[in-house]
Amino acid sequence: MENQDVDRTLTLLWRRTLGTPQGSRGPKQRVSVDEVIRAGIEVADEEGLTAFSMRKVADRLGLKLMSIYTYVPGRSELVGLMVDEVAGEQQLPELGGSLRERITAVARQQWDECHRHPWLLQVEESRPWIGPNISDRYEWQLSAIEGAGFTDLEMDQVVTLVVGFAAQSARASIAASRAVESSGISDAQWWEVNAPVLERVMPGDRYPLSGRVGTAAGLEYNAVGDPDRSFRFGLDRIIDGLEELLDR
Amino acid sequence: MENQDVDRTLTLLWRRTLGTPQGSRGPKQRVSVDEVIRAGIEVADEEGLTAFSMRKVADRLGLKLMSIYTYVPGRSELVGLMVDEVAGEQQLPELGGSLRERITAVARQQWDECHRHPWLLQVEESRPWIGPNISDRYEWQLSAIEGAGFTDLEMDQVVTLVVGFAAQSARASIAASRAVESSGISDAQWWEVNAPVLERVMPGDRYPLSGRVGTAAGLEYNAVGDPDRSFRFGLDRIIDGLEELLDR
DNA sequence: CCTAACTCCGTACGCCTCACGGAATAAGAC
DNA sequence: GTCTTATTCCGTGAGGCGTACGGAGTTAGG
Repeated sequence: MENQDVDRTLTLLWRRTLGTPQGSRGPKQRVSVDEVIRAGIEVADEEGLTAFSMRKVADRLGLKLMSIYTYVPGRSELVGLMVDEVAGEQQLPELGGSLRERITAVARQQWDECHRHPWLLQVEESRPWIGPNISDRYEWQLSAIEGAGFTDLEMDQVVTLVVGFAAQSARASIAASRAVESSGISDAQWWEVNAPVLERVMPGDRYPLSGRVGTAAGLEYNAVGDPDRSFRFGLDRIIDGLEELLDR
Repeated sequence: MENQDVDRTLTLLWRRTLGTPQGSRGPKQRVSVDEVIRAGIEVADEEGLTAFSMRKVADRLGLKLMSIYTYVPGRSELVGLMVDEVAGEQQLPELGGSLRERITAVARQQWDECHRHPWLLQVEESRPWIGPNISDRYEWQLSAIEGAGFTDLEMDQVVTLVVGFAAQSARASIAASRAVESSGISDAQWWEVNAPVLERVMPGDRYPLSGRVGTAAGLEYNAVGDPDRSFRFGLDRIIDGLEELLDR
């Protein structure tokens, strides 16, 4: 039962190399798997993964709900296909220059992709689907640090570290923009609502460091934080740390 | 309307210092806000945040669904209260020793909390609720690096970096354990299903680095990865990088 | 030409949040 | 002591969701 779905999804993921095995008997399909995946990506781009639904995908394609299930086994499998699809939509940059530049390129690629499709960060699958574009990208990520002097084991850990950091930073960045644009409340307005209660409730001497650091951050950039700057700061520290590991 | 909910939730968050302002007129409440929050945490601990529902919280308390809404404004506000509650359930460790040890303590605290309540990583609020326990912890996190030589601006960035990294690592760790225990499929079984398709589809020479690194990892720990080890590896690199920043 | 496979889809079940309004309850007002 | 009014608890229903099941129409192979 479930095993069958796994096989089916894998052959869908690798449909470019395997070919599309459509039974020739009945009526022709009105759309294609690619169109279903594309429509899914559009819905998710516009409304996020929680508002993403099979019904909306069907509507966008001019089909009725249950027809979608003749293309993909179910919702979570469709999301898996969407993830691999967007991993392949931008060509992987040429890698060159110093180790620092190459690692930065890997992190930046992940950061950009998350910003292009914020719903990627909402996907939680216990086990990732291994598709062609994901595989290509992992190979590319490894090639960025190949020959730098890491052991094979370290290479995987380095990629995990860099890519995970980029994703985490993107998460903060996206949350920050969504806070402003989706709720329609600016940082200033938000503080106006919270401040009265918080001032009454936080004793003046209980949070000295938070107060000091908070006002410093507030002065520098008129917001609670600057995600892009935090990203560059953290990435530079991580690369410094990696270079030191190689020096030993 | 919405502004009212914000005020109400803030007074609920700070109920220990503000007191519980319960109108004295009608019938007494059968349970308390604390019990509602506790019940919510239990449900989320057992089933995760996607399966978490107001109905289950009500059932657990012997109330009917709609009664919960007399205690908290809605689902997302209840989750906000739960987040602050679990942030306060373990005492913050004393900070001492070297900078490395203090930063490690901060990261480890976050890592532990995420493992105790994996649903924390599923919470996505554009704007965080500022409750007492969250505030205390931020102050504690800052105190771990106070006096080390960072600027005020850097202090916030360092905490963001370390805490974010711990959360990201915990995410990987939890996903790994959930992969095994929830689906009931071991890593080996999973490969048995995937391998036949993947071998047929991945040309032998296309993924040389992935193959080399993958088998190295597979030999070292009989799994696709070792989250705890990746956590320690990454944290050490980050701290190395931070120390180098201070040396300059 | 018949049959078997295939696509599309209507219906239904069991979930979910939350708005609304009604009944029961208990404290304050008089 | 009675009345009013705030408050709690809850039933109902609207509007979402994923997907199991089965039926109708369509097409190619035998």
